[in-house]
Amino acid sequence: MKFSIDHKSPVPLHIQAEELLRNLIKQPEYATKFLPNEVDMAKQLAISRTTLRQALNKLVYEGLLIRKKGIGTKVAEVCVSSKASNWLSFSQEMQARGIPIKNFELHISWVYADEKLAHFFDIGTDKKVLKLERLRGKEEGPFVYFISYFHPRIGLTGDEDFKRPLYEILEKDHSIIANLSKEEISAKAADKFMASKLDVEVGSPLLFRKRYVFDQAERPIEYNLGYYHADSFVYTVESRRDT
Amino acid sequence: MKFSIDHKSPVPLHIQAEELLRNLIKQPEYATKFLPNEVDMAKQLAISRTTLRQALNKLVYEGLLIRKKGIGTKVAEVCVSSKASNWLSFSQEMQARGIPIKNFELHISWVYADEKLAHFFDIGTDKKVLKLERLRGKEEGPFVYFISYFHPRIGLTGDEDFKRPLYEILEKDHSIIANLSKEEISAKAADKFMASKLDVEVGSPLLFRKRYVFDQAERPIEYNLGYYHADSFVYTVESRRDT
DNA sequence: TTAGGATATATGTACATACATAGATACATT
DNA sequence: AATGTATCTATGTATGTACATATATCCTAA
Repeated sequence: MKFSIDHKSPVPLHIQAEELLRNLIKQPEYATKFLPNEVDMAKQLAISRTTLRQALNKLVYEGLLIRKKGIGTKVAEVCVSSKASNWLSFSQEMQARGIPIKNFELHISWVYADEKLAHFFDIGTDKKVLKLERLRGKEEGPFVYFISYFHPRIGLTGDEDFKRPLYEILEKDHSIIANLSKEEISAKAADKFMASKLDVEVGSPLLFRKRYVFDQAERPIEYNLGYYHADSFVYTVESRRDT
Repeated sequence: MKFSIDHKSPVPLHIQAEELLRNLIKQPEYATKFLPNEVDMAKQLAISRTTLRQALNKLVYEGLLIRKKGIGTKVAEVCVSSKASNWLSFSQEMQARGIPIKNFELHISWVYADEKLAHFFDIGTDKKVLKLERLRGKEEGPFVYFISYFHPRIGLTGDEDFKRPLYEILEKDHSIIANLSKEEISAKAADKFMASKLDVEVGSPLLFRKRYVFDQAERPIEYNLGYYHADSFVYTVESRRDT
């Protein structure tokens, strides 16, 4: 992995610095240690402190770094979180935090749309839709079970390589760009099925997220259910008053 | 509304500029027009362009502003919907749904700030803060247990009538306007205490919400923990991609 | 008429610099 | 031993400056 800055590159220095930092903080040693201080780091990369700070600020804003005056800058300790403002897929979220994702299970099937699904997709209950189930998590073990349903219009066959990021498959291969998502978050007790998948006791708390995804024309493209192991997922929301 | 910068204020200039911009872009004329250009605006506010850009950048990150090189800066259309739109207190939320609120329990106490709280409030652990605990819900029964801590700066005495909406007390009696809230939502199992309060089994799932509330100058004012009965509360989020 | 070039405009990138301030630590004073 | 004080370190705040570059407009020459 590259940890230097190319002053001759047409890519702006602060963008290069940002990329470099994103890679840097994935290094396991920075899970505990502080980053080098700004002045030294700027000197070492042969860029100005201002430029370096521009890059640092962005990661701080995204919640990846925490700075403390007089102390230093360190990687945020949060396990997983999702921010309402930026729009990231699961894989992207994980990658940004340097957490390698592991796919534990993957099931593909075609099922008839139930009433709720037929209504959301605006199709008949006689239509079949692609159902994708995935058990995913970190190296140590799975922490989320996803169930996704896709609108037939997209043209997924079920033969796609679902180990690739989902939104990449939709964008590159099917020119579908997810643009809007409506989510409902609540808590649920693990039933027998989920308990076995996520390796928890039956009845233990899960964070449950329903996600309705739309494309740029606000047409429905995906209905997604996510069952998260309670300790591994925090949903963060930032809201500001309107008045 | 104030559209000037106080160079003698202890509030950093870029924070003041940020607030000013947030107010400015609410003016209906900027729905169509471009903002004044950076150089002029900086001159007019008697701050440097760098400082002004620091403020502009933040709003750009948040998706409120769109800049185009050579063209100008304008207010983003709608974008990032739910962020700004639903900022409601619990009572307001319930009222909006036409649900009458019932207060089942109310405890007021003064406690020493623990480390986490002291850090958030930026005070010492030797200071006492007002702790407010409330069990609330619908006619049929309670479904949420709130624990709130308030910054001493506000000047709450503990003798307030906490049956009134909280944000009304803060605004009308203490001129504190809650402006920004950062929330973390996760799932938790009910412990013995919560189980008894919310009338559920020990270990059953609760939706757990931490809320950090700030005033207009982004000073911390409240730290709030909410334990929601799982079936009674759904958190909804709407997010749009900001290309 | 129109392709192409000059120019104006506003943001984008980058640097050097200076001083303020919070947290930690070590040392001196009482 | 407790309290204050100085100092060190790293981030926070703020300015002035210079040049680059994308977009729009106007002007000119084939």
